[in-house]
Amino acid sequence: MVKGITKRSEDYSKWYLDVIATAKLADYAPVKGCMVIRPNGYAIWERMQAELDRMFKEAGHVNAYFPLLIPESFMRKEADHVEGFAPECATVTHGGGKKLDEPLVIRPTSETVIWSMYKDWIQSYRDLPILINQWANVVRWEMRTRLFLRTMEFLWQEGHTAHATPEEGQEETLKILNIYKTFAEDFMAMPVLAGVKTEKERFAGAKETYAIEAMMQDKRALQAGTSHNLGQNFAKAFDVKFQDKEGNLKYVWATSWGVSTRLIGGLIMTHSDDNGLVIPPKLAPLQVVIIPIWKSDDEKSALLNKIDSVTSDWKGKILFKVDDRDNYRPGWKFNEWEKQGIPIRLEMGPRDLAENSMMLVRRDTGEKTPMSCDNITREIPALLETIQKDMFEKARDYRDNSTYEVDDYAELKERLKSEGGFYRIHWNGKRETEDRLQNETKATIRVIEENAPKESGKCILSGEPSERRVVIAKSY
RNA sequence: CGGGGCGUGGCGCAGUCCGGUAGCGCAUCGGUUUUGGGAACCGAGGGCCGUAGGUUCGAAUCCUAUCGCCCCGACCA
Repeated sequence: MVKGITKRSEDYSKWYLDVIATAKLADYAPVKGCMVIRPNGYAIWERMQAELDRMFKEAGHVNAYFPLLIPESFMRKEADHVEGFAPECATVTHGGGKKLDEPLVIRPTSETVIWSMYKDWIQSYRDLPILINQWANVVRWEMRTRLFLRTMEFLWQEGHTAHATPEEGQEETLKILNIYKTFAEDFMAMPVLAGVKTEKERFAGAKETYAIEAMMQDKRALQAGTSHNLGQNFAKAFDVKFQDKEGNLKYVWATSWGVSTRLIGGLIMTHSDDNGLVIPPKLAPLQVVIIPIWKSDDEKSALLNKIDSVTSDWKGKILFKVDDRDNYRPGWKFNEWEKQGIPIRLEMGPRDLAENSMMLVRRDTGEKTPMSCDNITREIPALLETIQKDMFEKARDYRDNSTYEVDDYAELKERLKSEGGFYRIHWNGKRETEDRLQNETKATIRVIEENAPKESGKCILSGEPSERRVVIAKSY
């Protein structure tokens, strides 16, 4: 029925790209690894930004903007940071036709510029905490790219906070992790596992990295957001000290955290189907599309009049659009909006008009039900809630049904290969074991869940004792 | 960086083996009839065949070089 979209079962990767193309979310740019975010894709990002920005502000954060170009020497100030990012930095060596005295790095992340400024802004405990977020683009010279999931340039938000105590830093790190989890689950309808990363997976320069991990429909994991407790690493690298109440000079405690346009990739791979994009109502740039179906001009004006009166008080409550274009036929329009993932479609033709009803079609289930025009204004908001909830539950059930506990290494290897999914296993906590796991299975430790119950067991590789299970999976 | 594939109207492709001056589908433009799941018919516009050399009377096609892109792996949000 749907032309131009490869089935998920045939080629998942192709399907993903087809969904993006048919929904007009993004296009390849002239430069390899870069993408153009088209209006349909950007509209989703704007919805995400709006909600996240609100949540950050409610938690006391403010927005600022720091520059794109960073002196190369700044990147070298924190040892782990430079080691982690140097290989993927793009560097500006010339300006105005002249070679620069010092090359400028195009930010891959902004810790270093921001901390160079925090040094000037922080003197006293009274200056703390600093809770700043910025919406920005960053560039990382990736070897291999995929639309939304990994592009050379991407859009994100990066929060950078400074605190007087390690406790406050830790509290902030977890507060943000929780905001990310709430956003992913309540708005994206994308269930996530939240917890701490292993040392191997930790952000370059962080003391501890926390993350949310989601399962895509091919049962691979997607790291959807990270929140880092930076300890005093950056404060020491940039010499940022403050005087406490007792007059002692101390280094400040820091966090940084971010989510990116990768979330759009996660949204697509969590909910979309073989007919194209499916967007959860809370992030849909358009929640309801109304398609009048007419033959004569008289019918058209009668329908539009009725639709006007039905939707008269929708503005500000429901994001809707009446598709009354006369150069496209109804069937074409149905298909067009379906591919774009609009949650609800209302069809109204002369027959419906005579019965004072509309045909309502859910994008997520494809279910069609006639609905009286008298009830529709009341029913739609409730239905949008229902769709949002159903989408989350469907995704959660899918993940839970593909999450297993395994204690036998041979079985684990076999199942990772044949069926994929998330596996909760015992691990001895050692880096070398983790490396071996990755080499032999291609899977990585995604997260050590904060609320994982204590359970004594044996490491699945080494047989050494373990106190709790960790989640492993193949990832994007 | 390894493996695979591909560069031909806006998009998707055929033509390449076996050289003879470019074609199909979709899209676009005009017209008529249509309109409850991607409309039909008639007509029209649009391409130095990725680039640069070479062979030849003649190259999309053969040879050489080169550039680029996509997909799969290793690294990463």
